[in-house]
Amino acid sequence: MVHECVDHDAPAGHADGRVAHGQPGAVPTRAERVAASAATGARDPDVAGVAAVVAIHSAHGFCGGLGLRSQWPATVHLASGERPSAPATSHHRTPAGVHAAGHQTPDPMSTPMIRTRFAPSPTGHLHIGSARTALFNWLLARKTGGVFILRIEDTDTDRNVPGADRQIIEDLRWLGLNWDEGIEVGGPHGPYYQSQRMDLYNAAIRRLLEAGQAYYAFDTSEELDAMRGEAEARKQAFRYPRPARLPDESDARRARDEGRPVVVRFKMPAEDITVHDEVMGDVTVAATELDDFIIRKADGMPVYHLANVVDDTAMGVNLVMRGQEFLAQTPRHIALQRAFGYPTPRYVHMPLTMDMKGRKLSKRDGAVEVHAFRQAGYLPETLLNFIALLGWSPGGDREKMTVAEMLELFSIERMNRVNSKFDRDKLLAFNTNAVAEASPERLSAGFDDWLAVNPDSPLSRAGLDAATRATLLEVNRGFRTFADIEHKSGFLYVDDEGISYDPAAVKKVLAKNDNAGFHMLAALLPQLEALEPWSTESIEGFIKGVCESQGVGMGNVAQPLRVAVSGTTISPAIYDTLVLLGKPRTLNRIRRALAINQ
RNA sequence: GCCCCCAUCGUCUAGUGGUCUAGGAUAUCAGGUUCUCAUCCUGAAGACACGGGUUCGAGUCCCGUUGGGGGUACCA
Repeated sequence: MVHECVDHDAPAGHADGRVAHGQPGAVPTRAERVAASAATGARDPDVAGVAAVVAIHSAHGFCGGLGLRSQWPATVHLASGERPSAPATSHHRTPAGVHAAGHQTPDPMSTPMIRTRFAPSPTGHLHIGSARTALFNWLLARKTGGVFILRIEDTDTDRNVPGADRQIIEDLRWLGLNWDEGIEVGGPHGPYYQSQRMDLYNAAIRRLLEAGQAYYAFDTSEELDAMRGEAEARKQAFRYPRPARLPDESDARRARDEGRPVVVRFKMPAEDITVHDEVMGDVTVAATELDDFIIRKADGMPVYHLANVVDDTAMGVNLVMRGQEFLAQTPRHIALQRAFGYPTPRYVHMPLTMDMKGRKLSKRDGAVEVHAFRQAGYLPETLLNFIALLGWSPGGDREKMTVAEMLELFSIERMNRVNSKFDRDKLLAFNTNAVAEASPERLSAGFDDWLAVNPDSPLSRAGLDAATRATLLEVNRGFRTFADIEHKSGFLYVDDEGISYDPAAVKKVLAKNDNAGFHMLAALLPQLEALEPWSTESIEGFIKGVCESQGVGMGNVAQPLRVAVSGTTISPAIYDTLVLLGKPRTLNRIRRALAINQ
């Protein structure tokens, strides 16, 4: 019985033909822990309730992320001969692949379709750590034929940033993550902004109040701070002192009249609570560690814990995968669920992503938003591949994966418990590699996108035609990010007068050895003026001829030209550079360079 | 302070008691290719935090220490 539940609940690790963790003798340590917790969790009498809720749902259209359909594992082959459910067409199909390990006939009611969600608060662009959370939830939903929901948790009116929801949508779409229910696409459990679901929270809070499981409180922040200070002075953990007589409605009215803040606190039951986490195992928090936390703020908004629990249940979310920062909060959620008579979802808390100093990934350390990586010229699929490896690994030497492969390989049991550090160097290497292997079409689309999100780049301002964009991609082969193209070729698209000469480059390439570089330029100028036609071949022939006749190396000719034309020692191959620049501008820039020696 | 979680090269990780004198990637270093930058190729160096157990045998299981992280909000 227990194994049965466990196996059905496991969303992954089957489709790829691996040994299921329910099998005696082959049960790995991690799986044992996971199995034990899942089994205990399944005892919840209300699990069937979730199934009932879920069963009502009908499929919803996909919102069509960036070319995602083409990324589906159409050719994925699995050891078991199973195919992963094709998410694009069969949301509510029973995830047959999940039962492939072949135990007893599963009870459909005990294996609800997985419903996951990503619930960011709208404070700006999508954070890279949030993107990983979204990715894992998405992967799990997609690979099991489940549903992925996008909900906005905007209950903190102070922190909400107008337009942030649009930015988050844009970032998720760019990554290629789509959602079945949620903001913009709608769904049966909307609205998907918490600020528009106040009735639900108020009703829930009222229920608790009426049942004597919550009560009003009127402390000011100053009073609370003072109490905490006292507790600290006594070296005790602060716990909110529950009054002997719980304030009622009339007390609340009076407090309001007196201008005191009125909040509602949850009456935390005096019992230890165990979270059955599928990554961390069982985590028990003692009753003495939990106090009566606020569920409704003085401004009338629900606090995260309340809204989150109410919505997850209302939306049929049965698997909560989120950062480990929430693990210690989960007992509060479970207590709330019990008070409401809600089922407890499966919990998966994943390790956090830190910066290279081991601190929380913050802006200080460089780009931390998905959008910033987009502007920096990274490929979304590479970013996805990279962040998937933070806290998860497919095993073995495997690192490079397409989205389709991630879908095939992803599983909760391969999730780590250690926080990881975000290594930008490695990301860069990943992108370099991906760029080198990408098709011209992929690079072309990626470059176009980069130009669109970098409107101030000289490359964008130049309004390049498709042929030139393709040429730029070609002559810059070996670039690591699209921004490299600007770095290396941007000078082609600024005015001749806009070229400033890097003193170090001038010194090293033009002035050194008694102005050898300048002399070379002076000698080259009339010959280039006479050169016809102005093509890669003719320029190559000309420069090679000069090298030969003067008995000098390529560098002696190419470098002075490069500095003259770009102001730096960085540019595409010299023939390509001069052709792209064109004859008049090349000559003009050489004259300008010569002029700085006067 | 208190509670919880975690621990393999600098970093991401493989590792499921013997096949581990610990594998891959990235970073680093040394060579090489190249008209610059970047790419690319070859090689080197680099880790089981420490101390106890259990076991014929421990990177792997247990306990402790140390270190790191998270929580302790009218943030999420």
